[in-house]
Amino acid sequence: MKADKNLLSGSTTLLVLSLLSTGDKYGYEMIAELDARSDHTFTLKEGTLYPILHGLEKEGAVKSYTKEADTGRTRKYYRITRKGLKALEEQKKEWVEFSEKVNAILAGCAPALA
Amino acid sequence: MKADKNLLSGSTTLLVLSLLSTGDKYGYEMIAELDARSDHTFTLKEGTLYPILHGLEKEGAVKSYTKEADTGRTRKYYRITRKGLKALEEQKKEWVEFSEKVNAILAGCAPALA
DNA sequence: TGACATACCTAGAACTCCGAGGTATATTAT
DNA sequence: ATAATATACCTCGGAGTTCTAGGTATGTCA
Repeated sequence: MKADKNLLSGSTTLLVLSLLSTGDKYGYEMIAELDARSDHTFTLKEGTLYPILHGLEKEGAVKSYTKEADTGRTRKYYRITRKGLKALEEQKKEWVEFSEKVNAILAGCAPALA
Repeated sequence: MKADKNLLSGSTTLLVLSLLSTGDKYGYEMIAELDARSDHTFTLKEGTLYPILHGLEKEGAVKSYTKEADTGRTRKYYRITRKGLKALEEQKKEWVEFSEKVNAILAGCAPALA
């Protein structure tokens, strides 16, 4: 029912790669950052993000390593690889094309109802 | 694997309602029109469109009627209802918000790889 | 010591889309 | 005439994504 949920579909990987392109991050951090930077529009659930990260690692788009935080807590960081950067560029291009075409269709539709 | 396929997800209803806001259309026609107006980016399959139309009719967003074409062939036309127009406006707003936020995230990511 | 936040994970349900099939009629080519 | 193609509708089952709802473990704070 939530349209946002459906719209989100397909762009999550793009968003995750985009986040990682600015520096290594761990899962929990990505969720918080996406939520904050999107004004609570993209609130990924853990059950969504972790499988995605595992998938990205399996295809070699990211690599993980564990690191101890100042707090003593162990975190699993992800770093984007060259392959991941290339995938990011491709998906970015696809997104731009896609959104422009949706906007073109919408532009041709009738104005708001009375 | 096709990213376009995933991106399409969630916006199909929006696109269909948008098409119908410019006039009554039948299924086959919508597929052709979407394909043409998007430069073959949105090539809806029949197995996708027909269930969507049936769903929209069940929620009262569209109404169908059959009409004989000049060719003698019977077609099933769909007309958008007031409820459908309202849904269109809402989904349009959601789409604009969503795409702006994706662009904002992308704008904050690293530039293209060397 | 108990509650909460952090931090990771998975299995199963729900939803969307497509592939692949089916039916039927009109047009076009042979 | 008849075979092939295009039009036009439909449905079922599989594949892919995301969420729900759980689980585990540790650090912090009251």
